[in-house]
Amino acid sequence: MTQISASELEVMDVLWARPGLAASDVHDALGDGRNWNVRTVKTFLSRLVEKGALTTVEDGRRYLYFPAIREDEYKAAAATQFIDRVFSGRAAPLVAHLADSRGLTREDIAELEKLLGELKK
Amino acid sequence: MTQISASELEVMDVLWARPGLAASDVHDALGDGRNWNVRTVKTFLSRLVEKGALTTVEDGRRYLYFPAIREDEYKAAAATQFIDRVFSGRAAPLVAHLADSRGLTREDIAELEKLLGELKK
DNA sequence: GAAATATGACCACGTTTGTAGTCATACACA
DNA sequence: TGTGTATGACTACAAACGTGGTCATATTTC
Repeated sequence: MTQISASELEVMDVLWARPGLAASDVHDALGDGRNWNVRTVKTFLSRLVEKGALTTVEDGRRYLYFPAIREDEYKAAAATQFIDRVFSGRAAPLVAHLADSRGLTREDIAELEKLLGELKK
Repeated sequence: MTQISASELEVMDVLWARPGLAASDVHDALGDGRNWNVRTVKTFLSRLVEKGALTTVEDGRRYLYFPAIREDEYKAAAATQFIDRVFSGRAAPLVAHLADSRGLTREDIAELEKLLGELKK
């Protein structure tokens, strides 16, 4: 699994949410905050195609872009990799750090509790 | 906060565990698996000093290296940043993914439950 | 039909990262 | 006392990344 950079991941997020956009649409969708030039976005798109993370379908003289990898699979792998790298593979310390540094919201905590309840089965 | 790369982080881990090692000691401590040349390790050490993550104390004609940033602070920040990047800042989906993909151990789950109990206060 | 515009293909360029090599020197041992 | 060895300083260099420019062409618009 080739590495997807942080910037490229933002592009993936757009296409996971709305597959089949053209480059300029992706650019528009990113719009706010991310003030990338269209060409910059196109570079990311091309690199993602090279990396096998996107596929294209021709649409006249342009391409439509589709994710070639699944969002949940990618993110699960990224999470595992991150935890291995930073927390020696232990998830609990990560959550502890989050609780500490950023303060999980009351909803987060409720959600996690529900999750743990299900996991215990 | 300058970025610390994955390789550099491995070096930091050694020095967080045993501050005040010289370059060759760090090299030895990494030994297993990580088959880096001593000079490679020295490069990482120098870069970490440049980045402000380590400080040095002269010891004869060599340096001893000490962490200049705290492990828990760094890791908490890294966790927050990762979650922002990959999970739009929401911790719960991350844990869900972990549960799914890697399977939290029974101990992980117990630990997390205890943690959540404390957080609810 | 001419001019502005959009698009893909290809190129550029500085920075960071992984991975060391070279050089001068200082110490250690024979 | 000469020779290998450890060490820091500096240098190298390719791949990845962030950021966008150039060029040729197709399409839209006046």
